[in-house]
Amino acid sequence: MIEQQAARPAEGAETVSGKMRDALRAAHLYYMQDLTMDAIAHELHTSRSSVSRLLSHARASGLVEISIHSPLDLPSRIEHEILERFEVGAHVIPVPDHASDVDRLDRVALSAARILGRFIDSNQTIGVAWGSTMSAMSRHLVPKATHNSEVVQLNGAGNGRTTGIVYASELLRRFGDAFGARVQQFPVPAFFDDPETRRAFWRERSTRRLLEVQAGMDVALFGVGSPFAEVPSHVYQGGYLERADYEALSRDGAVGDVATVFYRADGSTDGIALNERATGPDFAVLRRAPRRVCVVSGRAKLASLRGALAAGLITDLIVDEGTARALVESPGDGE
Amino acid sequence: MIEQQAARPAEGAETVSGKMRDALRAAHLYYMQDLTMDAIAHELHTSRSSVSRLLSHARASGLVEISIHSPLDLPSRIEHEILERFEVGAHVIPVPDHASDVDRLDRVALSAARILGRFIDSNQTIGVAWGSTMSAMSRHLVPKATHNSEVVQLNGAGNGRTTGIVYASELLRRFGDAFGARVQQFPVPAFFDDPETRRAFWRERSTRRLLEVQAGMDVALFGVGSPFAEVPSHVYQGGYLERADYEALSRDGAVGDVATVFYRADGSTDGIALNERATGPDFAVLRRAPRRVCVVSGRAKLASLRGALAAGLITDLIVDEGTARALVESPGDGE
DNA sequence: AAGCCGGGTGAACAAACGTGCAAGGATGGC
DNA sequence: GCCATCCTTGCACGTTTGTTCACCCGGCTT
Repeated sequence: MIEQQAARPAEGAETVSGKMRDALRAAHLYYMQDLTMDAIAHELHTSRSSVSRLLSHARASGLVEISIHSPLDLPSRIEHEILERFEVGAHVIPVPDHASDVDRLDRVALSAARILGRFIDSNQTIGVAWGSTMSAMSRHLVPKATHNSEVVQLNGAGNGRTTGIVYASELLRRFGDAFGARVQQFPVPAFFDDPETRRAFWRERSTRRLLEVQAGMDVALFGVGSPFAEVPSHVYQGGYLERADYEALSRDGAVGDVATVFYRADGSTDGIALNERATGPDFAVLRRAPRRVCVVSGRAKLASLRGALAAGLITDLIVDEGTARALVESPGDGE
Repeated sequence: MIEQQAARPAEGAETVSGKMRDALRAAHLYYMQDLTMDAIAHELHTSRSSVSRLLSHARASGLVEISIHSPLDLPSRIEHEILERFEVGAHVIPVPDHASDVDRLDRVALSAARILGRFIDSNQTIGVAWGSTMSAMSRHLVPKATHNSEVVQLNGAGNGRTTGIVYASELLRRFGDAFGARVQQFPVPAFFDDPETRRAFWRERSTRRLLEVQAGMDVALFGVGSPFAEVPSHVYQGGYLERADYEALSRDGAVGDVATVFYRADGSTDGIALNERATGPDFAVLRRAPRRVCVVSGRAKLASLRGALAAGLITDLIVDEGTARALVESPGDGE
C-alpha cells in the first residue's frame, strides 16, 4: 500500500476548522495575553486539560512559532567563524559535552526539525536522504503550509526496524505531510549488489523520471555517514555492506558518504568503486540544488563532515556544539 | 531631572554579555530542545529558579519571539472584513465580552505591545501620543534593537499620577529604551488656555524644530479619545477641560480626538474651536506618516474610532474583538 | 440492533514552574 | 577602608501545567 497523498482533503472540515479556531484563540490568549490555561478554559467553555492539549496542538502544528534572535552585536562566535572559513551558514546546537551520542542526535534532530521551516517554501522540490539523522528529524517536523511542493527520496534504503530507524516510505510521508507536498519514493536498495543492475535500472523510464526530479531539486536535506568511526552510521550496521566493501572503501581512502555516495577527505569521489553500486545522486547533481542543508551530530562524524565541506556539498549546516568547536580548531586534530 | 538617554552605554559589559549569553543558551535549550528548566539549570551550573528568571528575561527582552500564524486558508473573518471595508490592516484581540473595561484595555495593550515590533525599524522617527492606552502599552513593550531611530512626543500632557497613568517623560523613555531610540519630549500642557499662547509657542525655534521632527514621522502610534462616552478618556478626567469646553465640543459635533485634536463623525476638524488650543499635530501632518497605528479598546470608543477611520488617520488598527465586531456591523447602531 | 473503534473529555495525580524571602556578594560613596 | 545599597542567588512554597486513566459519544461493521 503506497501512501502518497498530500495534506488530506477536508474531512469533517467543520470540526477541524473549529478545533483550529479554538487552538488559535487559545494560543493568542496564552502567548499574547499571558492568561493561565484555567482562565482560557473558562473563556472557551472547556476544561483546563483540553486547553493544554489545544496548546500542544497549536505548537506542534506550527500555529505558534517560537524563534530566537541573538542580538546582532552578539552573533554566535562559532557560527560566524564557520561562515568565514567554509562559506557555509551554520546553526550550532548547544549540547553538553558529556551527552551520549543518542541524546546528542535526538537533540540536534529536534532543533533541526524546528529550524527546517525556514528553508522550505512553496513550489519547491525537496530532496531528502534516508538515514538515522533524517529519521530522527522526521519525528519532530513542524508543519508549514506550502503549495505545489514535492518531496523526493535521494537514495535507496532497506528497512531499519531494528534500531528505531524508520521505513523510507514512512519517513518520506512524514516530510510530505508536514509540508503538504507530493512524495516521490525511490524503491531501490541502498546499494545494488552488481553495478550492472544499477546501470540497467537507471535506464528504466520510471527511474529516469525520478532522477530528473532529483536534478531539479531546490533544497537537499541530508546527514553524513562515517564508515570508519567507532559508532558507525546505521547504513553500515544493517548489513548493507560486506567486510570486503569496507576494505575497498578503506583502500580507496573514503572518509564518509552523503546519501550513500562516498568521498575522500579532499572531497573527491573518482575511482571509489562502491559508488558504482550506490543509489544516491552524483555530487554534480546534488550541487545543482541552490540550498543544501546538512545535519550532523557527534564528533565521530567530524572527518566525514570535513570531507563533505571540501566537496562543496553543503550550503547550510546544522551541527552540535562540540563538533562545531572541533571543526574550527586545527584541521589536523583527531578525536 | 530630565531622563533622556538612549539605551544605556556598556556598564559591566562583561557581566551583561554573560547574562545575555546564558539567556540565549537557556532559551535554545528550553524552546528548541524542550529540556526542562531543571536540566538546563544543571547544564548551566546554576539553580532552577535562575533558569526560570533567565527565561523570563529572554522573553521580556525580545531574545525569544513567539508569533502566531493563522493558516492562510483561515484568515480571521473580521480582520479581513475590516480590511475590505476600511482599507486598514487590522489585528483583532480576543477578549471575552464580559470583561471589564480595565481588563480589556490591559489585554489589548499587552497584545499591542507585543505586536508593535513589526512596525518599528531602524532609521525611523516614531511619533507617540500621550494617553491611557499608550501608558498601558508602555509597560509591556518588547525591546527591539534599532539604529538611529527617534521617538517623538505627539501631544502635550499633564501628569496623571492619580490613575496609574504615567508621566509623559516616563512613557517616552520606555518607548525610547525599548527601541534604543533618541527621545524628543514635548513639554507643553495637553491644551493651552489661550489660543494665542499656543500660536506664540509655535513660533519658538525649539518648538518649530520639534514640529519638523513630527512632520517627518515614519510611524505614528496613538489611541482615540471619546469625550462623550460613559467612561471618558483620562484626558477628560484630569481636569484638562472645563464644562464649557465639553459644551463647545458638543456644539461643534466632535465625536473623538487623536492626540488632543478633535474631529466629527465624518472626520472633519474645521471649525472645532478647541483645536485652536490643542497641542497635537494637525491631521494633514499626521497623515504624512506612512504608517499610522491606532490602538482601541472598548465599545465606548466605537464612535471615535469610526470618526478616525473616516478622517483617514489609520493605516493599522489594533482593536478588541467586541469593538471590532461592532465596527463591521451596521454603522447606525449605538452602544 | 448490538457491538466495536477512534477520537475526544474531564478528574486526579505528579511534575514543572514562578515568586517572595532571606542570605551573600558586588558596587560605589565617603 | 568601611558602610550603605543594590543586585543576584537558591530555597521553599503555592500555583500552574502535562499526562494518565476511565469514560462517553458518534460512526461503521457484522
